[in-house]
Amino acid sequence: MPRRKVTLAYMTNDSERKVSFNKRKNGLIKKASELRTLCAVDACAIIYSPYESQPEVWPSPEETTNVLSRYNELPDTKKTRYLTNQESLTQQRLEKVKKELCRLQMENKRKEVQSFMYKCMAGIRKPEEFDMANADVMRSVMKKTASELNSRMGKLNIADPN
Amino acid sequence: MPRRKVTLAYMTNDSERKVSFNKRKNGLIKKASELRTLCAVDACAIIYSPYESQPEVWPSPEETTNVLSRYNELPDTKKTRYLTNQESLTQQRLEKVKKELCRLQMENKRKEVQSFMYKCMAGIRKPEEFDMANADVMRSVMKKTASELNSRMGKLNIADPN
DNA sequence: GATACTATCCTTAGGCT
DNA sequence: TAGCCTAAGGATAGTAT
Repeated sequence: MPRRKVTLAYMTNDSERKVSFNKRKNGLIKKASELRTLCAVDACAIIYSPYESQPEVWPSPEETTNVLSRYNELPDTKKTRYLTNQESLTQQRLEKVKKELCRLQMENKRKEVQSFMYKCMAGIRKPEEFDMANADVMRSVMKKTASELNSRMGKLNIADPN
Repeated sequence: MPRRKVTLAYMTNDSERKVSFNKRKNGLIKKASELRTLCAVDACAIIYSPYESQPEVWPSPEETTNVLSRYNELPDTKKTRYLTNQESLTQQRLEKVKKELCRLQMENKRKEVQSFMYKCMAGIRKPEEFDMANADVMRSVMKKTASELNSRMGKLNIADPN
């Protein structure tokens, strides 16, 4: 019997917590990504994972740093920045947003493909296999990837953003 | 009857977008909050709202600042911080840490390969090229990737961490 | 222990007030 | 415009592989 109602409390079972963490972390990032795309807003998230030495950062570390620096500058420029943004929010801004949207869709597209490729590679899991990572192994991955691309192309297509 | 299927694109209708933004912003913060509670992890989020002068910050601005400063310090203190956290643990635990490091190196290696593959794909940059992304285009990318893997294998190898 | 699956719960788009 | 409502769609806890 699947899922029971969520009890909002620390999950004491280690393995269950780990699985849940990864699921929810991915879900969170997806939601944040959707918010960005749907509403064209700036947002970033930092999640410290107990299972990695580095925190999970979204979107890219570079972009996160940008958002953070903006946040750090806030106390001084808060008001000014807002008014400026409001002014340009008219038609001029619309063009920018549209371009950004196009770019984001393109980016999402690439990430989807990248994600797929990564999953293909994930077949190589065990250290002993991966250590001997040689041209043959990698080529087989490429081959597998290429063969699967055909059946995936439909799903990978996105609508024309106009 | 409610329509539902989410089309992942900028919502051009202002009022709909505003409603959606607020709903989703709250949903995002709720999800983040759940992740914090369920898994006891540190996380923060910054969302720039087009409807407020200040960005939405979660959890509290103070706590966010703490998380951010940790993130900003990362490059210098990454290792130290990690070891400090393990201070109270016994020798037994140190073995675990070593294994974890080994796993992380392995993971980094995989990510390096992934990153390389991504770069290969980045050749497809222009929208008009990418929109027509079809099996032929993708296959050519695969081909290029495979051919370049040979010359990269040396760089991709890492030492056995033992 | 990681992944895949799926029944169930949760989120939220659209309708309505 | 802002809330409330409801059901479709999406996220995910538990289970199986």
